[in-house]
Amino acid sequence: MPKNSSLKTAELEKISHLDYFNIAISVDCVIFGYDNKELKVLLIKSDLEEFEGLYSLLGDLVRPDEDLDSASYRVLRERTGLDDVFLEQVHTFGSINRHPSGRVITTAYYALVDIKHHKLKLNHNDLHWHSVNDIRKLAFDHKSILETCLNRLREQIMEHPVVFNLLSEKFSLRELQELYQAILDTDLDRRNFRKKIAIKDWLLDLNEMEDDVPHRPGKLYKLKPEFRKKNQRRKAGSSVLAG
Amino acid sequence: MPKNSSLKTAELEKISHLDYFNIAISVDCVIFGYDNKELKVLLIKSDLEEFEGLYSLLGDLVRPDEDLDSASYRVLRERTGLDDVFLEQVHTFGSINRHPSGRVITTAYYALVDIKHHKLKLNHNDLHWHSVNDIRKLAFDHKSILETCLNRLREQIMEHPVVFNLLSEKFSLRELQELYQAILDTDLDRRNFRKKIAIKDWLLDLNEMEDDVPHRPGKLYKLKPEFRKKNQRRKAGSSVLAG
DNA sequence: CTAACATTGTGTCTTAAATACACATTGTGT
DNA sequence: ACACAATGTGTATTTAAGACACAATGTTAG
Repeated sequence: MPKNSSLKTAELEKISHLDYFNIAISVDCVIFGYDNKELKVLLIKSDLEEFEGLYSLLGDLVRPDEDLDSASYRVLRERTGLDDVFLEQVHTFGSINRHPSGRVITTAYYALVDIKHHKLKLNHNDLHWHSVNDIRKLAFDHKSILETCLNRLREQIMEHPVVFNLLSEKFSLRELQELYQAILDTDLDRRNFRKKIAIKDWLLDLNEMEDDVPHRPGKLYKLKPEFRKKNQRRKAGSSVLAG
Repeated sequence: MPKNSSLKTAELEKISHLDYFNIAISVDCVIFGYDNKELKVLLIKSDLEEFEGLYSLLGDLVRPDEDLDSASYRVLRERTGLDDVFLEQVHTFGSINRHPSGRVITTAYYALVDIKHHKLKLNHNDLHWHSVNDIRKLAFDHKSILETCLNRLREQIMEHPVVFNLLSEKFSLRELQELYQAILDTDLDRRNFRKKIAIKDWLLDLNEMEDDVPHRPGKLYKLKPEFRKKNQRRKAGSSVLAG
């Protein structure tokens, strides 16, 4: 089993000898986290010499006995130890030369994890969180995959209660706003933001206050339990254009 | 080369003997058309005995030397003779048992074609247009693929000028509204619909009138050339939540 | 203890978009 | 010339988006 998304050369040589139908299929996970008011993504040092010094997303080949969703879930579990995680398919990348050592088609997923709650013990083997904004170049076509997934995330956050997977259970409205700002890479007006969130009716007022801030503490909220769906699939776009 | 999306058994037997990485990958095209005020989809009789009498989408295995987009484009071209067609990737379906004779992962695309302009000469070999609303059961997981693609289409039509690929070049606002209604499966208010379309500023007034209707003719429009992009990719969701 | 600081919590006005809704006009067909 | 079927158009109401200011609360430093 390969150590990360890049196939070992030996494996690919084997692959490339096989006949017509032999195209390898992998999954790659864009694992987002949030820390220090920045959107992060979990990357690993590429072990391909072609990509010496570059980082890549976490991925692996899909096994013959697992479906795509399971494969991406497995990658996530193996890499982070996390089990109950938001994960959604985004796009499949199939350019002929996207992998230097052979034909590999990859299906990209994005995941949202609470970076603080699970200090991954896996900080050996060159696995690190990187600020999304600082990323310049990645191995393979992973920069483009990352951008595609980031766009998808941006599209979803106002329509669906997904970002809460990036926060700890209790949070203040300031923290939530800072998270939105980090994802969208813009500033938001505080009053308008609160109004908009209030309308969604996603939050439960815990009647508790922050106690760790050096200023007036804000109220704490949590996501209403009925919205706490990991692995959630988007609903059909129904009333796109109502009568 | 297989005649349609279902793999020939012989081919699959060969495949299943190959080792670890051997998963076949295919593309399936949901080819939408519009006729008689109904949204149609192009289907072919399944040639698998497991699916005796059922229809399936048009698909084929991806060749080692073509990327995914090219493969779906090729299927489209081979099946319809059409060349300049709107085509967009939607989702990849990878359940283990989705194909009865082996492991096949498929990437679904949806296409929009002008059903009238190109009377496909291919009406032999059980290739037919079916009303989307009448479809009950399809081979493989193709019903679910169809639904996913239909949902995607519904999501896109108000944001992006895509439906024009289903109409002939000149059309009246009534025709356009009927098309939207067919896709969304709802009735729309005529004045509000026209207002909404006017705001988009997608249309060019041709200063011509319908001449084939048994009532007062409407004005004819066409899509402004700058929006006539086939094979268009969705833009990034930018100002989801502006200051 | 109090003054400076940082952040919370809240509301109104303006503008834009969504929706509901009605009537005179134009061309066809009998 | 009349019935018919569809076109073309506008206003009033409600809802959402965006711009914007000030008093209240808790912390910290002097």
